[in-house]
This record gives sequence, structure tokens and C-alpha cells, in this order.
Amino acid sequence: MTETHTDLLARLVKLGYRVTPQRELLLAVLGETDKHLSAETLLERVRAVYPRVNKSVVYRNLELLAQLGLISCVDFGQGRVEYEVHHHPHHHHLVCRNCHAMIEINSDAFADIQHGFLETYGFAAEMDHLALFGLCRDCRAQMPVQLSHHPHTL
Amino acid sequence: MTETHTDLLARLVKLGYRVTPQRELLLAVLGETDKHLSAETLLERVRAVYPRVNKSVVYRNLELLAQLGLISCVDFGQGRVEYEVHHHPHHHHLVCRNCHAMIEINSDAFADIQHGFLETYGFAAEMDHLALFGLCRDCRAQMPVQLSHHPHTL
DNA sequence: TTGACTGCAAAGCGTTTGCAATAAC
DNA sequence: GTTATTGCAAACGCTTTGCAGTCAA
Repeated sequence: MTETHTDLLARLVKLGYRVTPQRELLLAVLGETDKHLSAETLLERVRAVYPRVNKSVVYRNLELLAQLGLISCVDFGQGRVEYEVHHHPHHHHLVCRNCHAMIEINSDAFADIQHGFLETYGFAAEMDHLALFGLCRDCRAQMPVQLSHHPHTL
Repeated sequence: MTETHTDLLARLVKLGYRVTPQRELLLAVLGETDKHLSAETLLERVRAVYPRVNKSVVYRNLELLAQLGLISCVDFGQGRVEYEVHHHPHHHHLVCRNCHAMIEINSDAFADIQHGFLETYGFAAEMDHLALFGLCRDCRAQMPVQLSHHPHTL
């Protein structure tokens, strides 16, 4: 079963941390969606309820919660980092680098590879949230030439 | 055969761009190693030869060269971006998030998966330079408990 | 009561920008 | 001569920090 934000708060307490309105809100916001949210979006949504919350608090708590394993942090590259409560099974993302569309795929395809790395290199790959870049079907269709951005060849 | 930086310069000219000492140096520095280098390291090495080169020039040229496909850009997440001339066959990286050790692996393992994405989703994944995070053998061995960083549980 | 936590303002970091001067063609 | 390219300085966006005041336990 999926953990509610209340469960997560209980775990926080058990680990010796305090429950503050800011943390409650943060976890509530994270809990009410399936999606991963950026620190900025989280700050916005938290502030929609409690406008005085400071961004440094959001950053500090996201770091803490991620470190404790209560939430997870997905790095999409190019400086885009997003957070989510990990309820649903691990999944990966196909991110279109043109239109930023995101296709979620389950992680079964990678299970063998992951196992292989452990066998061969002793390396335990964290394949919870791979972000793979590329071009989605639509953008591939629209893209006229390979490199449409040569100022000199236009 | 591997392309030398001279070949790359020739391609630049063919595409209508100018050959400047800065570009020559940048490509020479990139060409003299197999490794991927950060913009900062590249600036350092370029400046070792020609101290007046400006960082904005390095950034602008890295972007240009990557866009033209003359070099490639690997995003290791956490804001770490590195560049390399792509001579050797595509490869991926197993990056230890503890000690930052890097294991290079070839990309054969991913060929099937990549093909699968194209079939299933029409998504053309750019799997030139995956960076997979995790824990290397040594760090897994050293790590006493799962979460060694609970200030409250110490 | 007490120290974990917050809000604020300021700094940090890698990267990007506008612009006048320069140099490749 | 033309204009792509450079160097510089300033701004950028996101994140982090130090610190004094606050509030959960």
C-alpha cells in the first residue's frame, strides 16, 4: 500500500525529527500528486496555503526527506531536479529534449541489466528513476533536417 | 578511425564557421584525452596555453560544437556537465555517488532496450552517454548501515 | 526550557548575456 | 571591408549559507 503523508510524518517523528507545519505541508503537497515536482513548484504550492514559508526551508527539508529516504529525488539533467513520494513502483522517464514531453515506462526492462552490473562490476546501480533523453515520435516527425540550427546554412 | 582535432576544424570550416585560436585550442585540449572534461577544466587547460581566453568563449564554443555534433556533452546530474570528442564507441558510466568513481561500460547492453523504445513509443533515445548512479563495490563494502547520516540517531 | 527549526538576506555557483572591440575571411 | 567572434562585466537562476528569532517537544 501507498504511504500517506501522515505515515511519512510518523516516520519522521520516529527518527527523532520534529513535525512542523512546513514539513506537513510539504509532504501533503507531495502526497497529493503522482508527479514529481520541482523545488520551485513545491514552494509555490506550499505558499498557496501558507504564504510565509521560505524557500530555504523547502530546500533544507527536501534534502532531509530525501536523505532519510522518505521521498525521492529525480535528476533530469540540465539542472532540472524534481522530488516525489515514492508510492508507485519504480519507473523511468523518456524525456523529449525538444518538447519536454515525458513518457513513463516501468523499470522491468532494466532489471536484467541492473543485475548484470552487480555481477560484473559489483556496482549497485540505483535505477529507480532513470531519465533518458531523446526525441519523441512527434518531434522526430516534425524535425525536417538533422541539424536545423546552422545559422550559416540557412 | 578517430578524428583528430584538425579534422574537426576542417569540418567547422566546411560548415561556414571561422577557425580561431580559441577554437583550435579548445579542440586540441579535448582531443588530447579520452576523458570528458568540465567547462571549468577546459578553461583552465586552455588558459595554461593562452591565458587571456575568456570563459564565455569556452561556454559558447562548447555549445556550438555540441550542437554541430563535433563533440558530445555528458550530463552527470547534480549540475555536473562534461564534454568530450566522441572518438571511441559509445559508452556509459556507472558513477558511484559516494566516492565518484566511474566505471565505463560499453553500450551493447542497452541496444535492445533502445530498440524497444523506438518500437513501442516511437521514442528515439539518445543513449550515447548514460550516467547511472549507484554505489561501487568498495563503497558498498564500507557502508556500515543503510543510513549512516542521521544526526539524531548517532 | 532548550535546541531543532524557521525566515530572512546575502552569498555562492556555474552559466548566460549585451555590447563594444577585434580579427578571420 | 564585413561580420563572426572575442573579452569583459554584469546579470542570471537556482541553491546554499549564517544568523538571530521562534516554536515543537
